Formats: sequence, C-alpha cells, structure tokens
Amino acid sequence: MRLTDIIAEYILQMLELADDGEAELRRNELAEELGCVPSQINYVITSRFTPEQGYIVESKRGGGGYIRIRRVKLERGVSPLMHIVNAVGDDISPVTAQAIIENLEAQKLISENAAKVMLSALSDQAYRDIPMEIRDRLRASLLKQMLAALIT
Amino acid sequence: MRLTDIIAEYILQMLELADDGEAELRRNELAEELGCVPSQINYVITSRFTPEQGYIVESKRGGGGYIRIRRVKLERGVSPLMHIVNAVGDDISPVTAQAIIENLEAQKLISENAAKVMLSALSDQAYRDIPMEIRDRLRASLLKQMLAALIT
DNA sequence: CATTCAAAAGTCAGGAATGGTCAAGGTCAA
DNA sequence: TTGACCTTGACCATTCCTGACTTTTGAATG
Repeated sequence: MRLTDIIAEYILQMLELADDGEAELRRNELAEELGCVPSQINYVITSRFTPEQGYIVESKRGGGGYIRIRRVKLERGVSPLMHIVNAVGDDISPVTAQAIIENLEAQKLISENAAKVMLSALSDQAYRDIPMEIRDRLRASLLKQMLAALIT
Repeated sequence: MRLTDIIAEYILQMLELADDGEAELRRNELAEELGCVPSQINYVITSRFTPEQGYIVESKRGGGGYIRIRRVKLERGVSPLMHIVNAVGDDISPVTAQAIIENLEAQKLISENAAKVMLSALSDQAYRDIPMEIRDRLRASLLKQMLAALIT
C-alpha cells in the first residue's frame, strides 16, 4: 500500500472519530508516526482533501502550529447542484470531475446510479475518438449539462 | 498463436479466477511477463474489452497505477441493457438515442433520474465544441459506456 | 520594545513509477 | 493485392515521494 493511501486513511479515521467533524494534526508529528517526510502530508492534503472533495483546510505555522481539516456540508437549501454548475469552468480534468461526482454522491445529493452514469460519461474511456485538446472542454460541458438535468 | 490472443486469454483467466468479476493488473508487469511491449496491452483492451463485449475498464497512472477490468455481462442470460449496447452501432443520431432512453425508462429498466442524466449527455446541446462529423460516434460511445455502467 | 531564535508549516523542483497515445510498418486471409 | 488486424517504439501525462530551501509565528532575550 502506498504511503499516500496510508496517510489519507489515517486522516479519514481522525475525521470519523472526531465528534465535531474536524481533524487537527501536527504535520511533523504525523509524518514521524507514519514514517514519511513532512511534505508528503502536504501532498496528500492537496491531492485528496480538496474543496471538490468536500474539505476545507486551515493551518498555522510556527510554535503551536497545526493543520486542521474539516468536512464541509454542501448547502442543501439553495440548489447545491446549481452552485457547482456555475462554479465549473470551460475545462475540467477527469480527476476533478470524478471528485465532484463522488462528493455529491457521498453527500447523498445524487443517487448511486446517477453517479455511476455520470462517472462513466466523464471518463476519458468514452472519448476515444475525441482529440485530446478538446476532451476537457467536452467533459465540462457534459458535467454541467448532466447536473442541470437533475435540478428539478 | 498471436500475442493479442495470449494477452486476452490471460486477462480472461484473471477474470474467471476473481470472485468479484474484477481483474486488476499492472501494465508493465503483465507486458514483461507475456513478452510484449506495454502498449500492446492497451491495444488488446481497446479492441477486446469494450462495453460492447460487456467490460468496463478503469485505470490510473503514476506510482501505484493499475488497469482494472470489470465484467458486467452475466454469463448466462444477457441483461436487457446489454442487448441495447450490442444493438447500437458506431454511430447514433440524437433522435434514436433519445428514443432508446425513453423506451428503457418506460420499461422501468432505468430510473427517471438516470434517464434524465443520459438524455442530457446524449443531446447535441452538450457537444458544442465537437465537430459535427464525430458527434454521432461520440454519442454512441457515451450511450454504450453509460449503459454498461448500469449493469450489475 | 525590538531583536533574535527555534519550531512549526509551505513551496517547489526533480526523480521514479506508473499508464496513454499515435503513427508507422508488418502479417495474413479473402 | 488489399484491407483489417496486429506489433512496435518513441514520446507524453499523471501520480507519488523526497529533500532543500522558504515563510510564519510565538517566545526568549537584551
């Protein structure tokens, strides 16, 4: 198992155990405990605990420093899907698109089946005949179109 | 025996041995073991493990990368969705695609939400940047990919 | 106070370990 | 002979991991 997975799993565990949905850690300490260099913690956080995946991260340097990771709930009141549609630009990478869909599913804003369908439509697997240069544009277009279709 | 056959056979074997219908492999490793260049693995996968043939494929690059092949077609008794996947050719018009989805929904083979999502993904509305000449190919590819994702 | 120091966390570039794409050429059966 | 299928290799893209260097912060010191 990769270091990255171990670290991510550890943080997820912390989030689950915390009653306030907040995990606070000390970077050097955690790196020591998990046997990696400190900057690897940053790598994991920036690659797996992104806003698209539903997390926000705060930190402080210096004495008494920390890294705090919070799972954020999408606002259910004002059509969170619309919010995403508006936030997505003209391009989107496969990884980012996937993160958005998985987050929506985790928050139960879309069904498992809808997630499956969308994931398959956003994967490069379906774009064999499409030139590389326009795949990310197509993906963004499809994502927005599909999400819009789900807004009542 | 052709290399392609050897590779395909090997993967099929892996799928049979797997209890979850899923085979995960490392491209370079397999290429080494079977004595071919790595890209030949891609050729085999794109030519023989397609949605039409009842497979869906995911992969990840980079450290700890993999190729995962999942069999969605049931051994005996083909899923009704699989019939459609096989019946659709390399091209499909917007009207025909729409009719297929509406029919599946009417027969309660897919949910209303899944139908909505698929309809939006199959409409030309989402293909603004795609040259006219390849839209129907893209549509067919997406249709098959999405339907396959819904099986099992 | 202002300065200095130590203890955090952040950034970045590079290397290694993967898989992906494409175009050119080879093989073979019809 | 020709067209479909196969094979190869050069080049590209992504993900992970590390370490050197930078920045920020609070506390000790003068």
